[in-house]
Amino acid sequence: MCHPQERNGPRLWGEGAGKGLSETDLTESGARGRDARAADAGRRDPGGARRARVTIADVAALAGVSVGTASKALNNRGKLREETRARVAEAARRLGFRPNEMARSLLSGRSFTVGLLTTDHVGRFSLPVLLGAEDALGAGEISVFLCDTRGDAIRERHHLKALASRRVDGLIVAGRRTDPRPPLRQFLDVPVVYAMAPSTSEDDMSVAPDERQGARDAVRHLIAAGRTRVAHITGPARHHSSQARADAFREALAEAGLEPAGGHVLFGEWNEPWGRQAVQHILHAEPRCDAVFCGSDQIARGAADSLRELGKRVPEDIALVGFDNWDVMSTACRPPLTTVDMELSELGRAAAVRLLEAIDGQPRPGTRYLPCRLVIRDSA
Amino acid sequence: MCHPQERNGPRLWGEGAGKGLSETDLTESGARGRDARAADAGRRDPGGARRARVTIADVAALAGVSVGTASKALNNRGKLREETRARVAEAARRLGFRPNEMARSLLSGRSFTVGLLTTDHVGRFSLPVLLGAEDALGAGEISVFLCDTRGDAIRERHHLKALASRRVDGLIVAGRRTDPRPPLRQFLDVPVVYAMAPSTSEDDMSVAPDERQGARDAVRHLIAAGRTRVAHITGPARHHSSQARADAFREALAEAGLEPAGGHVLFGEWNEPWGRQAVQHILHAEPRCDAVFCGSDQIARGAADSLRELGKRVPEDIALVGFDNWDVMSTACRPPLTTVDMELSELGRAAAVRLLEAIDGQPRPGTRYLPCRLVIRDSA
DNA sequence: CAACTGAAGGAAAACGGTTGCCTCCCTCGG
DNA sequence: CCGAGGGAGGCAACCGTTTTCCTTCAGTTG
Repeated sequence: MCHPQERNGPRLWGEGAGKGLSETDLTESGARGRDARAADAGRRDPGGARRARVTIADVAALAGVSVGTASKALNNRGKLREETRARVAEAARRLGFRPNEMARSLLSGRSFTVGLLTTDHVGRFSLPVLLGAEDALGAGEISVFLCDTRGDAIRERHHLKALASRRVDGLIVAGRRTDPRPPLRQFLDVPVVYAMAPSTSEDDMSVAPDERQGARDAVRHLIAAGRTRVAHITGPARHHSSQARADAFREALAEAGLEPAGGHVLFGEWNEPWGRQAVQHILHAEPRCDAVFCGSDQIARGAADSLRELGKRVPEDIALVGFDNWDVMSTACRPPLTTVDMELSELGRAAAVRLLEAIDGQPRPGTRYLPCRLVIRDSA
Repeated sequence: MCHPQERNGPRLWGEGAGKGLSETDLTESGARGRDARAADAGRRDPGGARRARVTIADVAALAGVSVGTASKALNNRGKLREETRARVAEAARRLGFRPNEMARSLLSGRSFTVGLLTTDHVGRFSLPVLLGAEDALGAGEISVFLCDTRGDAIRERHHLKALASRRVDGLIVAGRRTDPRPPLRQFLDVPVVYAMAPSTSEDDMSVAPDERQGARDAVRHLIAAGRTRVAHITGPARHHSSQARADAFREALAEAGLEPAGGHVLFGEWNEPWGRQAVQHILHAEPRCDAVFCGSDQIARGAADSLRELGKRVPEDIALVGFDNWDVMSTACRPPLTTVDMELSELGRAAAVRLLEAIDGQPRPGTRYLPCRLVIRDSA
C-alpha cells in the first residue's frame, strides 16, 4: 500500500553495523566471522561447501535494527514504524533469509512436522494414501517424514524413535491392506491416525475405505442391468477385504431376492491366474451365469482373458466388474473394466485432516469409512 | 496459472509378498514426568495440551548432576566416573528421555535430514528409487522429508522453500523418466543428487540406470540363443529411454552382423495396445521374424497376447524380451517374461550414498550409470 | 519546566542441548 | 608443608528465534 519512496536506501541504512555489507559478503562467509569460536570449534568444513546460512542477525545488521526488532518486523508483531518493517523486509529479501524452522520449533514447542509410517510395505495401495496425506499436510505448511518399515519390526522401532527425537506433532500410520490392526504402543505422546488399516481400538482415530458400500454399488449396478446369475471371485478368505466385499455381495443379491451364481463365493488369490481359473469353475458350475463381480482388477482381467478365450463376449454374454480401479489393469483390459475406486488419495487427505484437527486439540476418535466410487467403463 | 489437478488413477508399482508384522513392545519407559522439577518450573501450559516432554534437565535432576554432566554421560564425552555415567543412563531410561534432535541440530549446524523431491510424479519408477534412498539414509540415522511436486512448479517452489527453512543437509531429486533435466536453480546451498533423471550439467551429481547396457544384454541374449531376425518395439521417439535402448539394440545387432527385423525400430507408446498393434506390423513386414525386444514389459505383454492370438508360440516361434521387470506384467504374462531390471532400489541407495559423501565433504560430480540386470524367465 | 504519555525499538530470557574451560579436591613427590 | 598433576564435574556460552519487559525519546499538558 504505502510505499515510502526510499529508492536510494540500502547504503544509508545501519550506521556502523550495516556499512559495507553486500550480498556477496554475507553469502560467502563474512557474516559469521565476528565469532572466533566458530573457526576452531566444530563446524568442520573440509569439502569447501560453504556453510554460511544467513540468520536473522544478518538481516537485522543490514537493516540497522536489533534482532528482536527484525523478528517483529518479519512477523508483523509489536509496534514498529511502517518504514522500519519495509527496511527489514527488504534486507531479508536481499539476503535470501529463511527463518530456521528448528529454532522456532524449539521455542514454540511445535515442529510442524508429522511422520508417515507404513506398517508393512509401501505399495500400490498405500502409496496413494501417503501422497494424498502429503499433499494435504504440505498445504498446511507441515512437512512430512517418510518412514518405510518394510514390515520389519526393527525398522518400525527405529523409525518411531527417530520420530520421537524429531518431535513430530503427529503420526499417520498407513497399511497396505484393510485388515484392522492392533494399535501402536503409545510410545510417543502425539496424535496418531490410522489410514487404510484401521486400529482395532475405537479410542484411536482411523480412516478406511467403505468397501462394503463399494461392493454393494457394484452388485446393484449389475442387477440394475438385468443380470440375475451373478458370481463373485475374490482373494484369500483370510483377508478382511475379501470378507467385507463378499458380505456386501451376498447382501446386495439377497436384497434383490437372488442367490450367488454357482452357490457360493470363490475365494482364492488376488491375481490373474486365479481369475482365469475361477471363471472356468464358475462356467462349469453355473453355465447360465451372466455376470461376475471380481474382488480385484487383476482377477477381473484374468477373468476377461479367460472368457474371451472361451468364446464368451463381455459384456454381452457376461458382465464383469472389478475392484481397485488400478488403471494399468482396468484400462488395459479388453474390454476396459467397470470397477470400484477406493479413492485412496482422498483417504490420505482425510487422514491428514483428522490428524490436523487432533493436533489442534479437537480429536475425533473412531473409525471413519470413506465412500468408494463405481467407475463405469465397458465391461458392465 | 491453470492447475491441472487431474488426479487420474494410480499407476503404481506392484507389490511383493509382505511378511507378517509382529507388534513388539516399543516402550520400556513406564515413567514420565513424575519428576518434581517439571511441576514447579514455570512451563506454561495454556489450553490443556500437556506438553511435558522430558528434557535433559529432568534427567540431570533425577541423577543428581548438572545438565552438562548429563549430556557428557549420555554421549560418552568428558571425564566422568563410570558410576556417574551409569546413574545418568539409568535416569534417562526411567524417564524415557529422547534428546530433542532440533536442539542438537541448532548447535551442530547439521539437521541430519534430507529432502526427497520428485519432479514430476511419484509413480512406478520413482517410488522404488525413493524407497531405496530412504532405506539407505535411515540406516545412517538420517530422516527423510517426502516432497511430491506432482509436476507442478508452484509445489516445487513451495517444497524447496520449506526444505531450506528446515535446513536439510542435502537433497535427492528423483525423476520418473530418464530424460536429462536442467539443474534445479541453486536455491538452497546444500548438495543435490539427481536420481533417475540426471542433470544436464556434469558439475552436478547424478545417478541413472545404464539402459544401454541393459538393452545390449537383452539383445545379446537373443542372439546367443540363435535368433537372427530381431525386431524392436518401444515407446515414443521423444523419450530418452526409447532412444538409448534403440541405439543399444542397433549396436548389439551390428556387432553380430545383423539388421533390425522389419528394417527399423518401431516407436509408439509404452502400453499394451501398442505392443499388440506393433506385433502385427512386424509380422507383416518380416514374416520370418524370430525375436522381439520390447522397450517395456507392458509392450511385451501386449505383444505376447497378440502373438498367442495369431498362433505363434513364445518362445519357440518367437522369443520375447521386455524391459522394467515390473512384476505385475512380467510374471502375469503368458509365458512369464524375460526382461531387464533397472534395479531402481539400488539406484536410490546409490544416490543416497553419493549424497552422504557429498555432505561429508567428498562430492563426486558427474553422472554415474548403474548396471541393469537381465532377468531370465520363459519368454526368451 | 516538570510530569505524563505513547510510540518505537532495544535487551535479555527463554527453548533444549553440547562443549570448552574452570574449579574443586585428592594424591603424590620433594 | 608446598606445589604439581590429574580426575570429576560444574558453569556458562552458544546455536537462531520469539517474546516479554524496559528504556528512550519526542510530544503534550499543567
